[in-house]
Order: sequence, then C-alpha cells, then structure tokens
Amino acid sequence: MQSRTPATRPGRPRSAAAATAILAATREALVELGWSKLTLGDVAARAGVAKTTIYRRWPGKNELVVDAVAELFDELELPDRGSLAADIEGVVLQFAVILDRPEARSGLMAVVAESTRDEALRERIRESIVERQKRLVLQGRTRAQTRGELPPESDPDDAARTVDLIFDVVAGAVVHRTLVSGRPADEDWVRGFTQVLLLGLRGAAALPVAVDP
Amino acid sequence: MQSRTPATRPGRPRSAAAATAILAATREALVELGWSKLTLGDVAARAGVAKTTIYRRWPGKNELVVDAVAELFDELELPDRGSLAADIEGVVLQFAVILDRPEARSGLMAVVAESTRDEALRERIRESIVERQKRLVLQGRTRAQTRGELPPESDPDDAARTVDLIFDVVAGAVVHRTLVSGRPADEDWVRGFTQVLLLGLRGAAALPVAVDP
DNA sequence: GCCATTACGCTACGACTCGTAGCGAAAGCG
DNA sequence: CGCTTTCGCTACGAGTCGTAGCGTAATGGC
Repeated sequence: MQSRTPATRPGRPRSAAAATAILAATREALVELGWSKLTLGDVAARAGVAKTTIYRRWPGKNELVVDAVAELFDELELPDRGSLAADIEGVVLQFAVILDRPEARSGLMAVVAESTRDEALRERIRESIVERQKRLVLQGRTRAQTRGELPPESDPDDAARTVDLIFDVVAGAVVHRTLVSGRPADEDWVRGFTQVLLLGLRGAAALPVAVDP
Repeated sequence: MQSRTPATRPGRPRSAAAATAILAATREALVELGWSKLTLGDVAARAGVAKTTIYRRWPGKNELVVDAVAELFDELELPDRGSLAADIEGVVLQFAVILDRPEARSGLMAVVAESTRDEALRERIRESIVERQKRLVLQGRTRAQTRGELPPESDPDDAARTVDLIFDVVAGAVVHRTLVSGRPADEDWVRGFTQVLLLGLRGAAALPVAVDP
C-alpha cells in the first residue's frame, strides 16, 4: 500500500499508536458532533496529540474521515448461510448493520457529498470503502457458483456489469432506506428486498432475448 | 404551507424577488464552491442582498440548501410512455437527469448527511424533496393499474410497503451509481436495472406463498 | 557513541467565517 | 399620518483554519 516508503527511512518513525488514537478519536467526534461540527483541533485534543501531527499525516478533514470510517468495514465477513437467497440476505444485513452505527451514518454520506467535487477523494473512497463492500458481493457469487445455483461465468464483461448493478442496487437501497427514508432496514424489509432482487436476477438471466412470460 | 401567516400581516412584506435571487445564488454557489466551501456571506453577495436578510428567512445553511435543491424537483413530470416497463424507465431516467446537475450532486448528499443528526432537517428534506420524487412512483403505478398491468390495490398496507420498497430501490440505486460508483446512469444501465426491478416485482407479486419455479 | 534525519508537542499567527446586534431608511396597512 | 415589519449596512466577539517556527524525542547509518 505505502509504496512511497522505499524500505526503511532514516529518522524517527511515525507512531502507530498515534494513528489508531487519531482515527478512534475521529469516530468518537463523528458520533458526538457529526461531520459539519467536527474540527481537527477537537480530534487532536481527544486523541492526545498535537494538531500539527494530524496535518502531517492527512491532507484534511475529508481524507481523515474516510480512513476513520473505512476501518468500520474491516470487520465485514459474510457467513455461509447455505443458499444464494440466504447469502444475499446476509450481504444486505451486513450493510444495514454498518449503517446503523452513527459514526458511519454521519461520516459516510458527508464524504461522498464532498467527493462530488474532488476526484482524488472519490478514488480514495472507492479504494478503501467501496471495494471492501464489493468483496462481499463477489464472495456470495462465488459460493453460489460452487453450489451450482449460478452458471460459472458466461461472458466476463457481462458478469462484471451484473456485479456492478447488484452492488449499486444493494448498497443504494440500504443507504436510501436507512438515511433518506429514515426507517430501519430490519429483517422484514431485507426479506422483501432480497426476494425482489433475486427474482429479478433469475428472470433476467433466464431471458437473453425472449421477454413474454 | 405558510400557516403562520394568518391573512395579511402589518408591516413591509418580504420581497419575493429576494427569495428567488437567494435560492438561485445558492445553487450557483453550490456549483462553483460545493457545499463545504459555501458561505452565507458569499450567497448574500451573489444575490445582491444583505447577509442578515438570509438569516431572517432561513435558520441556517442546511435549510437554505434544502430549499434551493428542492426547486430542482419542481420540473419533474413523468411522460406517458405507454407501458409499465417504459414508465419505470422514465422514472429512473428522471432521477438520473436531476442527479446529473452538479448543484444537486453536491447539495443533496450533504444535507442528507447532516440530517442524520438533525431530525427537523430530515423532515424538511422528506417534505420538500422526497415526496416530490415519490409522486412519480405513485403516478406510474396508477397508470399501470389503469392499463390493467397491475391489480387495482389488493391490501392497502401491502401496497404502501411495496411503493416504499420500489422507491428506496430506484432512488438508492441511481444515487449510488451516480455518486458512489461515479458512473453515469445512462440508457444502457437504466435498461438493465429496470429489467431486473420489473421482473422482481412481477415475480414477487406472482408468488404469495409458492416459491419453486 | 555520534550525527543526520525525521516525527512530535507546543505556541503563535493572520485570514476567514459565523451568527448577532444596532441603526436609519423603505414599504406596506388602517 | 402612525404602526409595523423588512431591508441594507456596519460592526462585533467568538471560533476555526492551516501554517510556521522552535526545541525535543526517536530512529538508523557510520
């Protein structure tokens, strides 16, 4: 990851403890203050470091929040629930659990909003957050193929496009349900959503050209 | 809407021209500066009004941006494309068109992020933005029922839940595709998405209890 | 063991934004 | 004409930003 660290640099190394303290303090401040009222001075005080230390490591508030939120997605793992339908429900529920945490709610959407005017920030988000989520979708597909519930890759391009579509639908629906509609993505909702998605995918796969039922 | 205006209040009335100028200036500033760098002083200067005038009418930046963005959704109208499938594509495309405008991209997500810590703001967003979008979904359903493509309301509770689900899926997927994945919701993507959604809904409606194909 | 190099904590700084207060003038109504 | 409210303007204290400068701490190379 850190390709700009050739091997061992001379001089005092950066404190790893400071990094974890800063990121934890950032999440804490996100919960208590939200994104707009979060200041780097406050984060520094919480973490017990100097404000300048934060500026030496991160370009600004946006990048810091991205890294702080990204760590929340490290814990993500998809339990094997035995069937494609159950695994999709698992993916959706994992997203819902993450978005239930206040530090994710306030932080994630804010940096996404900022990324609309900052291409580098968008790329940072994609690398450190989106790709970690996407793993779950790919993981679920592989399992389904192993079980024989899905054909083992017909056209790679087409498959990639389908994965992208699924990902946008799943992540987008959960986010919209949770943050915009303001209602919990509970088990009932997840069940209904999964049913629609799964039937839609099966149907779409079954008709390459024929449309009428 | 303005129930706190009994009939005609004494004193000098608020300038309607000022309101439109302020909202237009807000959108202009959103495009040029984005949400985080937008200041009310800057908006006042653009609109040719005093900063205090803005503070007399809006509680703060968040509410101002909500109203400014909400006006973008006034133009929304759903053309009759002849079939349920085509109408759904129409709804999705309408969302995509709105989210293509930079003032919507940077403004909308930012206020949604802020609303996670401000219940009143969330309600304001729901009233002035979300409900205007939802109209399109309801409109499409009514048309489909008129055409006989959908049954005319079985259980009202169940119908409402389905509309909510459709709305979260449609709006969420378009938003995620556009803002997070950073790829355009063009006609190809919309076609694929609509196909999955429509097949999923048909399938879900067709099986109240039976599951096997 | 000394030295070059880098990170750290601390203080201080100018620039900017915030939200509010006070003023005189303007624009409505009875 | 009075009464009321809005408007533009100026000014203000408080708070934040991002940076610079300094002395000190922690490494690795020689």
